[in-house]
Amino acid sequence: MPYTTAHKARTRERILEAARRAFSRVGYDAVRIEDVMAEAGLTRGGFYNHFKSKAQLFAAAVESYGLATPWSDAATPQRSARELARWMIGFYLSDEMLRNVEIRCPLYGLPNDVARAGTAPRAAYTRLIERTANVFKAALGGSPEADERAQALVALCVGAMLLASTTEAGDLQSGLRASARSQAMALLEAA
Amino acid sequence: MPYTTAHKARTRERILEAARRAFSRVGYDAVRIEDVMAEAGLTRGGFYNHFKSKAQLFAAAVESYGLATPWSDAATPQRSARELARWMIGFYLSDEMLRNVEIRCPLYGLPNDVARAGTAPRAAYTRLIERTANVFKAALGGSPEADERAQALVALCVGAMLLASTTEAGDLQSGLRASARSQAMALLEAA
DNA sequence: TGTACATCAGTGAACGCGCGTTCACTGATGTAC
DNA sequence: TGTACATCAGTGAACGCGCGTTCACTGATGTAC
Repeated sequence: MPYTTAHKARTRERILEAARRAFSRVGYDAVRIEDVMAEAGLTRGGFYNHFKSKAQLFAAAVESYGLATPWSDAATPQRSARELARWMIGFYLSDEMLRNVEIRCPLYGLPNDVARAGTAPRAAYTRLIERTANVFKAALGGSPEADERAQALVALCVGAMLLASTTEAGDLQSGLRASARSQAMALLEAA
Repeated sequence: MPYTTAHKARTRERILEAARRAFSRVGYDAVRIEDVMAEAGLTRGGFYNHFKSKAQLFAAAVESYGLATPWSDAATPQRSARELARWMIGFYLSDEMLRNVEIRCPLYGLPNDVARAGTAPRAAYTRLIERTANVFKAALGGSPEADERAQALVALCVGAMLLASTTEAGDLQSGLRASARSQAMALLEAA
């Protein structure tokens, strides 16, 4: 069998990477298979050697988001759970995160597309929410009130970035994030 | 001039209503002009007597959302600002709001589409954020800290509904909203 | 009041573009000998 | 080690569908007389 299976797997991964960036940038409908393939250094037709359809590509992309979220790396250096949570709030609401549309968190970058997609992407999205909430849970301890607070922290961060990303750059855009940051910190420390 | 201008205005309004519902239900791309017109009791071709393009219809729809938000009505009965804010949090995060996809708040129902649309829809979206934040500001008083808290409240409510609407019905979906509700109430009362 | 007329909202067939998908083909590469 | 072969990843032209938009036409309605 010419072309090792490893070769094929690598190509698939390259397509998937390009797809993640593309979906993040412009959303499901506006992504063209041709563009994704070009970004992966390939041409249109070969796509179907790797994925059954555009919908399936989207599902695979959503599932693979967050396997490499920035904060999964950030967890490696030895930090207390509390410090990690603090760092994450700051990073999540940062200018950089807002501006870099290609690596932005899909929780606020793709929710509408995911909501309208099949069950696979939605399940992946749900897992991502849970994973994010767990970072806060770890920092807040295991009480039911802490879990509640952790979920609210996720909603607060995601909501602020969502609103900011839909707004034109300006006072409201940075104000929303600043407000969310300080209220989130307060919520984290009040425990 | 046959057909009064009032007649034409009424037809336009009917199309706009149908469009609001349709966009809310399935998002920008999935809406078909033909369906909107059918829902307004008309046929395809006439659309262009009223709107220049689908993009312009979307802009008009976003701008008209929230002129008739449920809570603009709710404000009429004499209530204290605090009571109104409390009521709004409860209503916003309710099952009913989550389930009724046709009248759901565009802040979490359409952000991605709006973000990718022109400046007119984005400006309209921004105004809607501000209007919502003002309800909370009125309840919290005029200090800078209160304004910050008001913005965080909007982000929290919108974020919770966004995540809930993307998740399959279940524990997480209701948990997120319950968490947001109780943390939002706490944020409101702590003042 | 009744009638002819002009306007333009509304109709529905047709157009045309874009893009997902298919398909016949190519050629790079691993394997068998 | 070298060579023929078989496989299948990758190519790019072509297909076909869906939908936004256009257009020639219809007919309901207000106005002038």
